[in-house]
Formats: sequence, C-alpha cells, structure tokens
Amino acid sequence: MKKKLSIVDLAKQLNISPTTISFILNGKAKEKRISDELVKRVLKQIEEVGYKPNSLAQSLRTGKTMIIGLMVEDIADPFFSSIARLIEEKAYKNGYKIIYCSTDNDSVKTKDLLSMFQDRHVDGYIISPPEGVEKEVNDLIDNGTPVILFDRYLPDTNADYVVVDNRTSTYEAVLHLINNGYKNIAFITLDSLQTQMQDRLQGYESALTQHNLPHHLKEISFNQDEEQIIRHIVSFLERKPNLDAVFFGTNYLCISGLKALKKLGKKIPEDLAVVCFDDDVVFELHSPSITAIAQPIEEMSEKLITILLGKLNKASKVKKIQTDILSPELIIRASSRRL
Amino acid sequence: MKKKLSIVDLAKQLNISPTTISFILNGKAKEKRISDELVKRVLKQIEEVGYKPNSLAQSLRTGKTMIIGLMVEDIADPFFSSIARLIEEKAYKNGYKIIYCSTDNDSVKTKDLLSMFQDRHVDGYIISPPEGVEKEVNDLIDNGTPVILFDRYLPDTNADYVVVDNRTSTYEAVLHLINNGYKNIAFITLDSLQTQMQDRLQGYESALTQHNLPHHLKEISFNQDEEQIIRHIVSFLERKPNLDAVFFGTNYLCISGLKALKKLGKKIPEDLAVVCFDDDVVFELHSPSITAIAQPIEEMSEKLITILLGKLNKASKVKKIQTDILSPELIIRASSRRL
DNA sequence: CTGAAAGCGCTAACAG
DNA sequence: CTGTTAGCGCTTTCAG
Repeated sequence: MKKKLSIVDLAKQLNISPTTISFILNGKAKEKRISDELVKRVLKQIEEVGYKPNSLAQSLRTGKTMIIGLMVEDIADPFFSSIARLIEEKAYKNGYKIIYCSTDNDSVKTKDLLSMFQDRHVDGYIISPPEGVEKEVNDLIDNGTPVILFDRYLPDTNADYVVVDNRTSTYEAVLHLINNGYKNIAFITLDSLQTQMQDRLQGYESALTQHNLPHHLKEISFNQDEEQIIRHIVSFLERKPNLDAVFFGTNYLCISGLKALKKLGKKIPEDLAVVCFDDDVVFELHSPSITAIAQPIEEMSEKLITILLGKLNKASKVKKIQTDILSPELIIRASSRRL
Repeated sequence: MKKKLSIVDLAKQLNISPTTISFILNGKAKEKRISDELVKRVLKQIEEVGYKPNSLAQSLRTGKTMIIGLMVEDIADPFFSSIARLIEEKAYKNGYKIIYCSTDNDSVKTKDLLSMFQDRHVDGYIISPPEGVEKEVNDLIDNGTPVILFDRYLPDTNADYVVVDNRTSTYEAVLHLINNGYKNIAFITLDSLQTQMQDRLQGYESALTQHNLPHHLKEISFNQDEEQIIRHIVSFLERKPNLDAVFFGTNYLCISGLKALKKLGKKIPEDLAVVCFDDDVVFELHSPSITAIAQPIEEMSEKLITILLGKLNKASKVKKIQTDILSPELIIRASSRRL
C-alpha cells in the first residue's frame, strides 16, 4: 500500500513551495507570472511521479465536490435508466461524477436521501421528484444549490425543469384513436397528483369531451406489486365490456395491461386498441406492435445537463426559472389501427 | 444561505470541547466514560440546532468516504439497472452511497473511470469488468481496497466475484432444445473473450459435441449499433437455411434477433426455435413467449453487497478470494417447444 | 514571481 | 471524564 504523495511532498522534491504548484495546477500560472520553464518542470515531475491532487481535500477547501446527485423514481425503469445513461456520459465529459438513488415516489424516503446528498455536498441535483418535497427543494435553491427537475415538476417551487408536453401529446394520441373510429376509450393511469399524470389525464379528458365521448377512467394506486395491478386491470376490463380502446398512462401500466389482456384472451386491436405513454422495445416487438408516445430522451438529458452545468459554472444570480417543454412523438403501430 | 455550523460552534454553545462531542457522536461515550447526562444534553442540542457533521472533513480525516463505486457495462441495460437498483437499496441501508458509471466494455474508458473513482476515495468497488483492466484491479486490491466482480470475472486477478454457472446453464438449455428434437442449433453470441461468454460458448459446444450435432456459431462484435447487428443476424440466418433453432448469448442480441426474425418472416418455433440467455419482460410478453435463462438477480445483488460490506467492515486481512457461483433458472416458454 | 501561513471541519493521541 | 492540539491535503491571502 504505497503512500499517495501530497502537494507538499512534490514541493519538496522540486524545492519549491506548494503554493506555486497549486497555482500551476489551477491554471493561474500566467496570472501569477510563473516562468514557463518552472511550469514545464513541475508538470514533468507530476507526470513522472503520477501525482494526483486529493479531491477530498480540494472539496473541503473549496466547497465544490464535482458530484451531481441524480434522483429518479426507479433506476430499474427503462425510461429512467436510459436518462441516467445519457446524463452520466455528459456529466463525466465535464468532470462531474454522479451519485444516484431511487425515490420510489416516496416523499419521506426522498427527504432522507436529499439530506444524505446534502451531507455529501453534492454540487447540483437532477430530480424526478415525488410530491411533498417542495420545501426541501426550495431550501436547496435558496441555499444556492442548482436543482433541475424532470419528467414532472413541482409547481410551488423555484426549480428549473425539463418536461414533455404531456397534455397535448396525450390529447393527440386520443384523437388518433377517435379518428380511427374508437368510441369507448379507457384511460388506465396512476392514482397520482404529479404534474405529468395530471396533464395526461387532462389531455385524455379534453379530447373525449370535445368529441362528446364517454369517459372511462381507472386509477391505480402506486404502491402495488405487478400481480395486484394486473388483477385490478382485469377486473376493470371485465366490468367494462363495451370498451374498444385503452390508453395506458405509463409504460409499466401498459406492460401489466398487456399481460391482463393476454389473460383475458383479448385480441389487439380487434377487441381492444392499445396506446401507451412512453415507448419501450417491448412495444415495438409485441405482436401486434403497440402504438406509443415516445419521449425525446436524448434531447431531455441534453437539456438537463446543459442547464445544470450552466448554473454550476456561473455563480449566476439569474433568478429566472428555466423551463423546457419538449414534444414527444406519437409512434403509430398496429395496436391502434382499425382493421 | 445560512452558514452550516461546525462541531466547534456546537462545542462553544455547550461550553464543552469538540472532542467530547466527537466521542459522543462516534459511539465512544461509554468507552470514554462520558456522563449520561452530558451525552443527553449534547444529543438534545444537536437535534435542536440540526447539526450535521461535515462528511467531507470526516472523510479527509479518516480516509473513509462511505461511497461504493459501481461500474457496469451499461446502466441502461435492464440486467444491470436491476442489479443497480437492488445494490443501491442495500447500500443505503448500510449508510453507503453509490457512484456509478457505464464502462461500455471499453478498457481504456474503464481505466479512466477507475482512476476518477480512486481520486474520490471510493471505499470499495462492484464491477462488471471488461478485459484488460487486470493490472488496475490488482493494484486496487494490493492497496487494500475491496473489489468484487460480477457477471464475469478476471482470471488473473485476486478479486472476489459473484457469477452464475454460465457453462452448465447454457449446456442444459441446449440440451432442452436437443431433447425437443432440434438438430441444427445455432449460437449467436458476442465476439468476446470475457469469461461469461466463453463459458456459455463452451456449454453450447459440449452439448452439441456430446450429441454429435453440427455446430453453427455466429460471433458478433461488440461495438455496433442495433441496425448492424440485425443485418449480421439476417445474413447469417439466410446463409444457414437448415437451422431449426437458435440460442442467443445475451438479451440484447436476442432482441435484435427477434427483430431479424420478424424481418425474415420466420415463425417461432415452427421455422426456428429460440432460447436466450438472460430473461426480460420482452421475452415473457412476446408472441410466442421466449424461453430464457433467468439469472437470480436478487440473490446476486445480495451476495455482492454482503461480501463487500463484510470486507469493508473488517479490516480483514483474509487473503482468500471469495467466489460465488449461482445457478440461473431455465424458464421454458413457447419458443422452444416442438409442436 | 515565490513562499509562509492560515484555515476548511473533523478525529484521536495525549495530557491532564 | 474532558480539553488541547496536531494534523488530513489543499487553496489562497498576504508579504516579500
């Protein structure tokens, strides 16, 4: 276990002061008018002995950790893990590391996690927040820590956010069903007040209302295992034999829904058309393939990291909330075509 | 931006020394025989003013960061993101946080990432390693940092590992095909020397050899986008019209394979039976459902974190390498049944 | 141009 | 039982 050498060791080797090395390392060589020759000598020695500054000491001193806290609903969900992948890439490219966690949409757990991240002096946050953490998020922001929300946002908060236009995209997907002659369209969604779910619900309702069609809403509560969800969907579909289409509010509801339909022996789209919010390879490969609203994941991550890095670099006192509302794409597949 | 208070501030408030507080906080109250009354008073004050020790300073002082580095091939892959989810849960429960990254199976990138993680003084590592980082891993271990490998291991390394029995499980899956009357079984795999892929290949080959059946091997190189992979698979299948079954070495190869089969208009299992290593909801929902070898993800994560925490707690000089070889489960579905 | 020295907040040996 | 003190390794002001 060889001892890591410090800036002092290095200074001794070179017979100069640690200060000078620090200046050189922090790009202040010019500013402090350190001779090119010395700079070269120092750099060479650093290379040779493989000196690496201790980032913990740096962080303690400067208050910056170069770590971003990424809090998602569930890192195992393909939507979130894809985002995590892209964010990671861009963050590392800029010298930032990522600490992640899954919130389970649980506000108590999330508060706990937020506090742990704060302990670690995370420089900035990217969060898909549950409801109920408004105060904590605002405290963070008041404290000068950048927080960017995504997927959903917290209205009573000063945090920037990047989301998609849930309302319009849902509206258009339902319109697509209506245009294909479907008249009894169900919406199976989460029993959630989060903005994205509320917006999807509104999109659904306004499309139906506009066309004088009946509403068929099924709200499923979040904390259930898949078996239970399937059972709820089965029972709902059995109670509503006149349905001819169903719109699922999230990808995993749709997956459970497809299992439910399989169980019931329903043919898609003959018995029931299917559309889903969020795309996934499952829907592409399914027979028949499932129409889905695909979120622009790449663009979303790009915006997230750009906004965050922007805030991180400038000690920008720009108080204006940045919001980005992206447009998802409706990918029409076999499950929603009238035969 | 309110100033966070330090242990010294707290000491002043209470008119005692920081040492005493430190002792109390680190569970040495009894050992140092500090009066219960004082302890209570200190704890109360801490609660009241919301004092939190600065973990950066703690880390700088103690050398422990309570951070685990998780390096996977690709955090967006469902296998790895599920593992990440479970590891996260268990780690947080034990006070550890997780920094993650995706290696892309790129040894250069991985070395870089390892070095960044070292900079941050990560306490221990969980890695699904690419080939070519043996030296770095051994250095870490020699340095006293616990490293646990999973999914695959590095033979020339002293790292512990948790893997599944790839050879036997593949052997048995191929046997299952043979017992169902399939005679021309292809193996579509990665052009990789990683242990798990080599073991799967061996399992395939020994089953065929034992039954005097012809080998049909297609190795696909790692760094390609999905389109290319599909094209390679299509061309392979076209060149081999006599195949009656195909075994895919990884989940995403199988997904690409299913797309290829769709393109070719092949019926499963009538034209071609399909079996895949790694399970996924896609395979369960596919029509027909796809037979797959499911890895015990829960058990795997449990072992990983248990071994790591064990090493982290004891300054155990136990030099013996711990290895865990778990048994995956063959889930027989419609895609491999002879009609 | 370069160096001395003061911390960042915490821990732990040592001394009462 | 409790306090003093010396760092952990780095940055940065201030003085040459």
